[in-house]
Amino acid sequence: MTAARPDRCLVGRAPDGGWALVDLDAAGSRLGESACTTAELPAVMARREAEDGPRWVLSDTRTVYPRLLAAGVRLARAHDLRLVHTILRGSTVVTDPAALRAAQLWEVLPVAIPEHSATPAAGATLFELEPGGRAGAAVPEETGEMLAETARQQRAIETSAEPSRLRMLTAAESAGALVACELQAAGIPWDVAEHDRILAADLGPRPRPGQVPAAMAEVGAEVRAALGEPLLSLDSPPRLLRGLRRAGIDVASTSRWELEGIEHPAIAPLLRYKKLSRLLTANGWTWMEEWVHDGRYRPVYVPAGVVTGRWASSGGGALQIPRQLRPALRADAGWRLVGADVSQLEPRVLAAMSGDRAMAEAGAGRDLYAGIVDAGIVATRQEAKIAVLGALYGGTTGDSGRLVPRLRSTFPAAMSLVDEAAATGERGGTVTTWLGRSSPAPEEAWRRAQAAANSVDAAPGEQERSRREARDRGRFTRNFVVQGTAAEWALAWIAGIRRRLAALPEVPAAESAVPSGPVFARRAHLAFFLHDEVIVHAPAAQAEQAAAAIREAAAEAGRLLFPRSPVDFPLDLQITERAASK
DNA sequence: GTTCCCCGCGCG
DNA sequence: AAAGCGCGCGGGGAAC
Repeated sequence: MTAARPDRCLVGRAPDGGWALVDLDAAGSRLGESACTTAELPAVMARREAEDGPRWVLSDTRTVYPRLLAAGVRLARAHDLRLVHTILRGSTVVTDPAALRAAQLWEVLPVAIPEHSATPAAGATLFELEPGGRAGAAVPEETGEMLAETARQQRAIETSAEPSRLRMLTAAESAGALVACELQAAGIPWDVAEHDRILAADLGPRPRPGQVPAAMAEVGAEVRAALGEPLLSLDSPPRLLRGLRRAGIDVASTSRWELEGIEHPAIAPLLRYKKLSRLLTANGWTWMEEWVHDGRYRPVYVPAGVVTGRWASSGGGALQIPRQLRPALRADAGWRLVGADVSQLEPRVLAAMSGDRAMAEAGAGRDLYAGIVDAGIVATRQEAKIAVLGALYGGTTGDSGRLVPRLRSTFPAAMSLVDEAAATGERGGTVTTWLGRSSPAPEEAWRRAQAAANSVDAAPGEQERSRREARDRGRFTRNFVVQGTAAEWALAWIAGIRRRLAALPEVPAAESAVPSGPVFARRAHLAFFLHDEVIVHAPAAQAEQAAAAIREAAAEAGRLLFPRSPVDFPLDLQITERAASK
């Protein structure tokens, strides 16, 4: 008699400290169970992955998967109980979230874990840590608890108002958790010599510790001379502000946008000084030594680190690598970078989710902003961009406030979707993305302040303040639905990319040691992901196939989220050896 | 001495 | 020319 093929396999801690693998069928019934030691786990999971490729149910992908990757084991599909719990417990399309919220052990916050690649030893010990022994939020790893949560989640999804959307969202979220671990394991190929050249070109040669780079010292002296303050500190905003005022420069802050319009000989060198200082402190030689090892920058990616579902990162500011430093991203010898970003992802997502035909038409097969100009709504591409961003973010002043109303008559469906989201937020309500991720409820203090300001004896100042807070929240919920749905599109995109790349054949191994690790050294793999942009590191012979995978996955993401929608998601894609600076 | 917040600026 | 959303990080300096 043959056992039914398992649909899912849950991996949890056994009472003896080893691991238990529990097979489940599609309905969630238990088919069987096996056990192994920690040392055996990678080989056991690799065999099961090859034999029947189950969806792996993990309490928290980041605690298990890095060690598997280090052992050369890649998983195709997962269900991350921690991430999915966070989505379902807050989702308005879940009919009864009470059971999930009552599961106290799973009420964890998606916080960044402090371990990162600057302390390589930390990653190697993750497996051995006891539940709760890790910094940050801990989730249950014991199979009984995991089985109970799996059943709660399955029930919440299947009884929800949108089971198919939630199935898609939870699968995409879990695929993202796998990608996040893989990105860290593979690392971003980083050319420290080029990085050093970029730094030296602007700052001058690397100074001795404690010394200021020559170029900064030079422009700093110009600023002090122009202000007549030979000892002024330029690194302290309060001191700098006082110095500027003593020189008759009347500004409220020392920020760049305020200084830029001012006619004074100190301003140009000061702006230059700020630029250089930023480069040095954020991504200078210290950063390079701390974060780049063996030709790889390995940040920690934090899926759903942002409430909208966007990723955050921890360590080295991976999502804020300045464009100026992009040329330091360089493929290994014989490899290529395949970089792609989606043109105007957020407005296209808005057009698709609102079903706005005119907006879809404006972007069909071309630059969306150019389409808005061609439609005669605004005069220039720049105005179109300001208008659209104002619509997404809730702009009310300046050019934004002037241009947004023009969109309202041309794109009524799109505009009423975001306007309605804003109105819901102002009332204290919750908004939900296309696939079912909901915004957090307002703080109790916010609610009380709104109620108090509406009472008859409220002070005028109090009313004004609460109105402003309501509008602030409205701008947040306005943007939440679009940013969050764009994040869902992007998750579907990278999940499709990783699936296609994993199907490519391996290339002959390079002779030299390969810093990407055993899973990624012989095949194209994702190396970078930033909201609407990916970089794939590919053997030269696979670069075209990787490009096709990226394009196909974008088309697939559009079909999956918005079947029958006319909205397209064009990519700007390039195959290079070195990333472009802009 | 350590912790926390603000400022300013990088990214989408 | 900035603005309206979401972030992370380094430095300064106040608070502890």
